[in-house]
Amino acid sequence: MEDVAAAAGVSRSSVSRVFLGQGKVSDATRERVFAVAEWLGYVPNVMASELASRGSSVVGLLLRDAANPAYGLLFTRLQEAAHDASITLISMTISGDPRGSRQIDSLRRLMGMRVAGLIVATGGVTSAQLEPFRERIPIVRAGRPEETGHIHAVSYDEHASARALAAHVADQGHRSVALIVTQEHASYPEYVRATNTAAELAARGVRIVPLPAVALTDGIADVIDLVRRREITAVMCPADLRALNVLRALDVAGLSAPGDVSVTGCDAVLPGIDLMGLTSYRIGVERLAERAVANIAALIGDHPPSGTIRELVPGRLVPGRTVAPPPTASVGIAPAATLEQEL
Amino acid sequence: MEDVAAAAGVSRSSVSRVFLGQGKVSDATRERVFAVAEWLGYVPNVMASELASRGSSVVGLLLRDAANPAYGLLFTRLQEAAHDASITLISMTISGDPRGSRQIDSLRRLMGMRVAGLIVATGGVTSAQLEPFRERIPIVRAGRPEETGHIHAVSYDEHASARALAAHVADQGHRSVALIVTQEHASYPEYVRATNTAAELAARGVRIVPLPAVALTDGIADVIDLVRRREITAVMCPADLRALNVLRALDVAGLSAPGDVSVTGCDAVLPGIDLMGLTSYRIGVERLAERAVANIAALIGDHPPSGTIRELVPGRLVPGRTVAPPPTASVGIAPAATLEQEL
DNA sequence: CTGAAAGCGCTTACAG
DNA sequence: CTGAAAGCGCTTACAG
Repeated sequence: MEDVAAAAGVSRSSVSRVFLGQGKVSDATRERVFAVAEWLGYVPNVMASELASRGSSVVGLLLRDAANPAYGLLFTRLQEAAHDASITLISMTISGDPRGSRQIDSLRRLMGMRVAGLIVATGGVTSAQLEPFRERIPIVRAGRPEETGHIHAVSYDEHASARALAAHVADQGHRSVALIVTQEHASYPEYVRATNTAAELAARGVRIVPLPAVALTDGIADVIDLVRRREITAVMCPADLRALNVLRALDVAGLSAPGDVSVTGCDAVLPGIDLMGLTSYRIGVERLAERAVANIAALIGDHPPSGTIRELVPGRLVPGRTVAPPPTASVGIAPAATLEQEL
Repeated sequence: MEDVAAAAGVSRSSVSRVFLGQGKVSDATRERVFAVAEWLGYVPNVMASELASRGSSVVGLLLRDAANPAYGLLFTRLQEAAHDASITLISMTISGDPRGSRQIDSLRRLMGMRVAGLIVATGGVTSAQLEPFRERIPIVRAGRPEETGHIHAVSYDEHASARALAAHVADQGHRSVALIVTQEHASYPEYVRATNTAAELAARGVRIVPLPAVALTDGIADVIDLVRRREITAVMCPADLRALNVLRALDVAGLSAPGDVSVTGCDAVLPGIDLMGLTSYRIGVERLAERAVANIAALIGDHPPSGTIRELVPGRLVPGRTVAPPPTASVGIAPAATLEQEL
């Protein structure tokens, strides 16, 4: 900066003003400074700038495993929205250790970088863990449904998705349904989805066989058993990746969807999911990203909104080819139209 | 920091030393400082620290659209490797505008943050564009095959993948193959893959029908035509997402793989790709991430290696159910075994 | 519109 | 082992 000032024949103050885009500079000065800076390849040091101005336009992002397509897409959209809002996002991904040390570790590093705000897009951190940081900087959760507490949150409308899928399945005439229930500690959003689905099914008089799950393959063997014993005619999963594993297992077992059993997933974010014809519910990733950024922008802005933000973003049912009326007794276990033949 | 020093009854210098883990402090002081810091919730300001020490342990990452599963996975693995190496990654994603302003824009912002090094995981930036930055900080490209120039690069072994897939197809007896050729400016890695595949096929005496493509659906209509006219018995795509679109189109057209035409993709990163049975080649994402981080760590370290780094990471063929010998004339266009029935 | 000076929160020789 | 002091690259009142 010193060099630029010297070469342009002005003071460092002026160079600073030029780069900050503050009005108080003559056009002549501005042009000269820009020209010289360009020539010298000068790029202002953001760190020093923020240190001096006690301001920061960078927002920290805590993300859950971007390898999961739903989070990968969310990440991309968040970046785009942030870019449009002139906010720089610094992100840290959590994988492996789903909770505990690494989450808090990352949180501390982000705090050390003196980010202006935080977007937390991982269910692994509880709101209680976030509390101590909330006093220092604004935090917006993205994707984890929060019903209570004071942490701002924008999340998918898990009630709507549960209702749509449950209604779809019930309307087809299913009366006994297996439900993969992801355990709360494994994935909170999935847990909420499953719970809501159970409630919606129950409200429609459908019998439920809950299958607790942590790993992606948990409960699958039970599904196969239940289908063979004709105890269920449908299985609902709180995530597409789980539904895919069900389809895989059915295939191996010589069974098919929806011939032998109807199958639903949730999120519909995976590219090619349509090829597989999985009946699912497309969550509103794009809108979630947009709202998360808009809210954090407002919170770190000059006139932060008061009160706790709590927004729900809608999605839409994606009817596929894996849900159909239950097989009739006369048709038996191997009906004419199977998923494979329809493909 | 001032507060911590006061509360601990020491100077700021000592507090600094404690947090830097420098040996020159008594155990008593160290413990006292840590205790007080914990109590006051003090987290050192990374910006100020780096400014004062003229050092930085943060590495910039330029990523291409994490919504693409291959990049999403790469991103996650890079973060993990960086975490293990005590390096903080600041990432910026490029999507939409594949080249030009936004890429350079992001590059400048990263430079403004005075990152110690750069990992560039997008093909949209040419090495020539990177040159001016190379003088200032170490840069490692990840995933874009570089044959010349002075930019460090670790990339997928596109020769190996092309050879494996081409050999697989040729060995099955195919003698006329359509090849989706992504244009250089749309995706350089795909372009290289396609080109290499063409060479490998040619070397095996296979006739090639090249189909230039930019958008994900380009060339697909031609494939359908060629299949109907019996001019090809296989189609090879430089990316799984393209192959999925081919499968989709075949389905719509009432054709099937490998009954009517064999299909191959490349990358095999998509979850559920096995369910679709797509024959592909799994690229070594994990290893690439590991090497990229290891190299940047070495380059920003005390004893940077000399010479231009150029590493290739291997992958492996993933045989699926979409490649089989060409349909025989006697069986005609609708042979007995179709993908769907095998599923 | 412009410059001199103090200060942002740290680190690091330099003396003890 | 410890502290006083200068300095990292900027910004920002405060005077002109």
